[in-house]
Amino acid sequence: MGATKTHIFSIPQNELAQAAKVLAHPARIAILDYISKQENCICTDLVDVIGLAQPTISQHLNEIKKIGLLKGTFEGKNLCYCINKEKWTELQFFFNSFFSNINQNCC
Amino acid sequence: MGATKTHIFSIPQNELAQAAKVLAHPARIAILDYISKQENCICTDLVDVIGLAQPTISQHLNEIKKIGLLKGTFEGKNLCYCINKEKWTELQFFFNSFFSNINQNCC
DNA sequence: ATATATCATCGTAATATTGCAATATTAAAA
DNA sequence: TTTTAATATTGCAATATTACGATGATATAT
Repeated sequence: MGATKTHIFSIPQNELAQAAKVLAHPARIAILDYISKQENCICTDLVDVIGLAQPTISQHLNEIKKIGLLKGTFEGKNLCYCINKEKWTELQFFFNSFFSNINQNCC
Repeated sequence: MGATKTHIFSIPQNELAQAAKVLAHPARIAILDYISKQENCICTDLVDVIGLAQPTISQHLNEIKKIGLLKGTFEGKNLCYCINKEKWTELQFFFNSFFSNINQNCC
């Protein structure tokens, strides 16, 4: 008990839920908001911008990275990354498909 | 510690995160998938369709109701509800705006 | 009125998420 | 090589979520 019963749902359902989970925290929305509005790659200063402790930001960034929404170099002292536009567009498409799939006029 | 620091983020950021949270579980995606594909209102049988216990479905439905994604009659033996198309479209617009807001070519 | 069917609520166990202090790692600078 | 600056990892406490059995409420059917 307690854990999500992933296996009883379809792959697309799980994938969309997974993507939504990444967006399901205001810090991650704020991070994505900020990065996507930059002209160039992001190198540091997210901690100041967002206002959470460095380990917390690091964790949130990791969640975003895990689904492939960021690309760049993730090694060394100064990271340098930005939005992975391909994945970004893919997610946009997934969400839009989900919302477009409506077929009723009732109640 | 432990609780999301809602107050340090903007209203739109919190609202989008809140909406995403509702979509962040495959059961709720499955429920919305199912309801949105019906021709008419839904009256019962979600428990069989999804495959989770009745109280669990009830909880998930409640999460969906809380952000206004369902409308209909929620009293009596046989409920009768369907997607709230206005809210549905609004969310579609919110997500789409978020994803459209991208401004970079780098890395 | 009583039984039945259906959904909601309560209580609780299991698991996941959030947040941060402390510490480790890493690469460039001095 | 030793600092230094920046990010990652670890460990843990607080909180939230998920799931379901038991029970309660409600409306229809008998």
